Parts: sequence; C-alpha cells; structure tokens
Amino acid sequence: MKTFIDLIAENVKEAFVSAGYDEKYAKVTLSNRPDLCEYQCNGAMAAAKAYKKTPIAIAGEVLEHIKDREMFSSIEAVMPGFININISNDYLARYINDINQTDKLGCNMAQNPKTIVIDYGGANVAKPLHVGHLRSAVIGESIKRMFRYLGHEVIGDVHLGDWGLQMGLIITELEERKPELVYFDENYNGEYPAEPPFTISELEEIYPCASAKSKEDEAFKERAHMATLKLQKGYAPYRAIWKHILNVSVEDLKKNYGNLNVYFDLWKGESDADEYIPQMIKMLKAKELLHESEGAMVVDVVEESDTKEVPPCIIQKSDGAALYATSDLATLVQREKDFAPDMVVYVVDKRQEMHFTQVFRVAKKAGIVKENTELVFNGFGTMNGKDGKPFKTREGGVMRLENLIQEINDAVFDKIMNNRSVSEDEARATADIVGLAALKYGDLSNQAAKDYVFDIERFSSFEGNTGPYILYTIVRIKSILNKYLEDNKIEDSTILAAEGDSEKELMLLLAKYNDVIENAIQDLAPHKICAYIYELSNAFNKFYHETKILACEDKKRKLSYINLISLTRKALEECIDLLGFSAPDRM
RNA sequence: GUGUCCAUAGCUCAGCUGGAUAGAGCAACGGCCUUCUAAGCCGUGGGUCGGGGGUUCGAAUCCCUUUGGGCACACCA
Repeated sequence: MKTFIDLIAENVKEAFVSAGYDEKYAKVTLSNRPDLCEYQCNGAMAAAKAYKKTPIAIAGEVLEHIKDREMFSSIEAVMPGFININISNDYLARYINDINQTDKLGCNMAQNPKTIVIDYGGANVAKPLHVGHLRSAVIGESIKRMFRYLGHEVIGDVHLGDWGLQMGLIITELEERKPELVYFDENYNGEYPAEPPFTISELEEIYPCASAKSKEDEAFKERAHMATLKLQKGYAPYRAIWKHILNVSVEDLKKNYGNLNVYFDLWKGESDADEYIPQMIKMLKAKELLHESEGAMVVDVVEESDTKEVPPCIIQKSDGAALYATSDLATLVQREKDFAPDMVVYVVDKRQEMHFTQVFRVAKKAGIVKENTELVFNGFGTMNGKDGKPFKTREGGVMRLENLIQEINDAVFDKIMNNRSVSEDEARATADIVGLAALKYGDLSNQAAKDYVFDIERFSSFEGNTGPYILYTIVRIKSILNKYLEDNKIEDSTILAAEGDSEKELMLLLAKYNDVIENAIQDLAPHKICAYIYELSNAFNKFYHETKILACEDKKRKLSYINLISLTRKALEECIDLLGFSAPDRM
C-alpha cells in the first residue's frame, strides 16, 4: 500500500508537472508548523531560481493545477512560497479504514524477501551475562523482528565465545579441584558420564578463579594453554568436558536471554567455525591474498579511497594460532554454505568497527561471500552510568545482567504496590513485564550508535517518555475495549471521519504508521519506532481525555471510537512487539 | 600523531533528504479525579543549537576552521 504522504505527494507532483515544473520540486513533508497546516510543500521556493519567477507565483500556479481537491480540506500558497496543506477528514478516514483492513496496517511486505543473518548476543560460555551484553541482545532482537515483520527470512545467531583460552582455563582449574574425575585419568577407556561434573554456579565461579590464577601463576597459565590446544585438536576427554561446559552454560544462557524476551534461532559458536578455517585459508591462498608479514600471515586490505591507515588483517598469528578475524571469516564461510545470505548484520560494540572493516574486505576479496552480499556493521555505543562513564555497580564492578533486571523489576514492583491495590503475586508478575519494557525502551529509544546514560531511577520512574508510559496507554485502551465488549458486539469495523481535533490528530498519526515502520527498518533504527509510539500515545491520551468514549450517546459514533482506539492499540502493540516487549492486561 | 564519532534548555534526549517562532521528557511552578486506570491531561518559566567563517532567498542541518570530549589505530576478543 502506498504511504499516506506518497499519495499526497503524487497529487501535488501532478500539479507541478502540468503547471510546467519539474516534479522533483513537488516534495511533500509533514508540517513543521502544526499550527498552520498538517503537511507542506516547499518546492516552489527551490524552483524559483531555476524558473526565474517568484516562489509565491509558482506556488499559486501549482495550486491552480491541483486536480484532486477532494483530498484536501484546504491547500493554499503562503508567503514567501510555502504550500500549506490540510487533509480532508473524509479522505483521512478512508485511508484509515483501508489500513485497518490490512494485517500490518498498510505496511508493504518485501517484494524480494532476503535471507538475513543477524549476529548478535555474543555471549561467552561459562561466563555470566553482564550489562555489556545488554545492548547487543536488545538491539539485535529488535532488528531481527523488524526484518522478519516485512517477510524476510531472518536467522538470529548468538555466536558464542566457546573456543578460546577460557575453555583451557576452566579445564585446568577443574583438574586441580577434582583430579579424581575420569576425564583426567589417561588410562580411562570407558564412556564418559552423561552428568556434568559441575553446576552452573560452580562453573561461573571456576572461570574467574582460573582467570585470576593464570595472571599470577605462569605454570598454571601454561597448562591452560596446553589444555586449550589439546581441546582444539580433539582430545576426547577434554572434548567431553567441553561438551558439558557448553550444555550447562547454554541452558543457563537460554534462560537468561528468555527473561529478556530474546530468542536465537542458532546457537552456533566459534567452535563451529573451526572446521572451516582450512577451507577459508585455502580460498585466500587460491587468490594469492595471503602473505607473511612480521611473522604473521596477513591479508592486505587497504583501498585507495581510505582516509586513514587500515592495517592488514591478521589471519594467523606468528605461532600459527587463529584469532578473532580468522574465526569471523570462517564463520562467514559456514554461513555462506548453510544459508547463502543476502545480508549479514553484526550488532556489536562500535569499537569493533575497524576489525569488521577488515573482515568484510577480506571476505569480499577472497570471494567468501558473494559480490552483492551486504555485510553490515551495526555498531552500538557504550552504556554509561549517571557519571557519564561506563556503567558499573556501586562497588565499581561489572554488574550481572540478572541483577540489573532484578533492580529494575523491584523498583517497578514497589511503584505498583504503592499506587495500586493488587495482590503481591499479580504485582510481581506485572512488574516483570513492565520492568522489561522500562529496560528495553530506555535502551532502544536512543540512537543505537550513540553512547547513552543508563539511569535505573529514571527508567523506572514511569513518567514521560518511557516504556511504562507506553504500556499504560495500551492498558487504558484494553480496559475500555473490555468494558465495551461486556455488553456490545463489534458489528463492523468502520471508522467515521473525525469530528474533533484530537481525534483527527490521532488518525493522522495512524496514517503514517507504515511510513514510520518501513523507514525504521530501512535505517535499522528502533529508536524511530520508539519516537513514533510516544507520539501516538500522547495523541491517544489527549483524545482519551477529551472524549467520553463509552458514554457517547451516538451508537455509530461510539462504535467508530471503539474501532479507532482498537486500531491505535494494534499499532502500539505491533510496535512494542518489534521492539521486543509486550503489555500486560492491567497495571 | 592519523582517522572517526559526538557537542542542542539545569539534567536526559529528538530534530527525516537545508525551510516559516529549534521540540519532548525529567526537574521547578500553577491548574484538573462523584465521570472509560491521575503511571494521565492542560498551562507557566527555561536555549546566542560549543566558537568563528562560508555556501544559500533560508543553516541546528551542507562545507571549511577552531576548542573540548569519546573511541579506534596488526599478532586480545
């Protein structure tokens, strides 16, 4: 379906052309002076020079050539040459009814659905999720949902860190603690136990302990290195332990991501890419890209257009070991084989931009991905505390994600208990839903690429531009709809032309739903959806305040109101689903 | 040093491809609950858009320059 603004622009464009002006001047935008008009076209001023006429004269001529006047309640030329447009209520209502008939409120599905891999999450095995993992999860999940909304085939991959030195550290520390385990008996030939030799909490304690030890104890570090090597070479007992670590850890990660309403389609990790490394290196060699430099094997990736130095991409360290770029390239080989994606989006910290520039260039040069495969780096900024420095706990440590979620949920819980009389259980359940919205909206309402200040007090304060405000609006609508349905049926879904100003404002906002969504998706910009639902919520609350919906005497008008707020609810709920959270029935 | 991103109200942020008086929220102050959830609505005060040049009929937006920050610059992930 065409967007509302496009329909208006087409009408204006026709007038420009038949008045003898280039159609490029016929751009229509939302008015930046809502007190004067709803939409505007500034093209007459731009055209003035080219046609050597005054802007106002051009605007006047254009107006005479407007054919479809029915679309407007008014359209006029204003000094120095603005064309101010107001939409007729009938025309607006017709459009609203049209989008109400579609299941995505007028959004167009992709004509050529793409296969898109989204690389986000980036959790490490055996390490708990901390606040540093929040943004990737939250933003990546939203982007995944947005693409999927338009009908693209989207694969979300957590891309676990499950293959590095950390694994050797854990194995070594485990041997120190429990040398009696069969994994450490070289003469053992039997089956390895199906039960893991540790719980998740043990595991989470083992890693930091081992990591600390390796910094002080050289011998320990050496053993961990050896263990890592043995593991990567396939030493069976270590593989068996590794499997346990993986299973225990992934189960826990799934639970924690689930609490964030984040779900991955793939739980691949660096280990899965390992077997593709030889093939990847073969490809580099075949194109004669790989060469030795300072002992390491590298690929040059400088391009003429570079404004800065781009160092070569290191594929193999001087000791022959693989590293970050190696694994990312091998992962691309794997993804190409498994999905042949049209696009791969990386939702990672923006500080990694250089690394991905290198990886993307190598991947293209070596033909690891197709020529037209879009490799997209979607870097996000740092989450800072109120002091403007990276977010820390009060003690100065790294905060675990579950603790962060708990803090927000508790704050919300207290608020609910203070404001409403509900059972503790219900308050607790509601707090979990609202808390998640507070957390995610707080993050997503900022431009992803920028750093932002994470302030628990502000996010859980519930006032103004927050997730809870959006949810509150939805809950209000649900409440009215439920009351209406108690003794009425919705016989038809017609929405009548607006009578009041706030009613029309609400409709104008609903009319741009498809435009906003399509634009947000194109820009990978969840914050645009946030800005939109905030506007929409404001418009609804104003309308709500001025309009007695259930008490409306006119049955047809009342039903129209019901249909209008029902559509508003749908728009809001579609949006928050794209953002990755949901609304309770009451709050 | 090179490159890159950023700088908008006391605080946190919007501002789409340049347009008419730069917008929200929080905080401050003042109204509105016998009426569909007051977690709401309405109103008041608060900004030389870091500084300086330039392009343009017109600049927060584009270009140059300058100041102050963040970040990245080959064997970590």
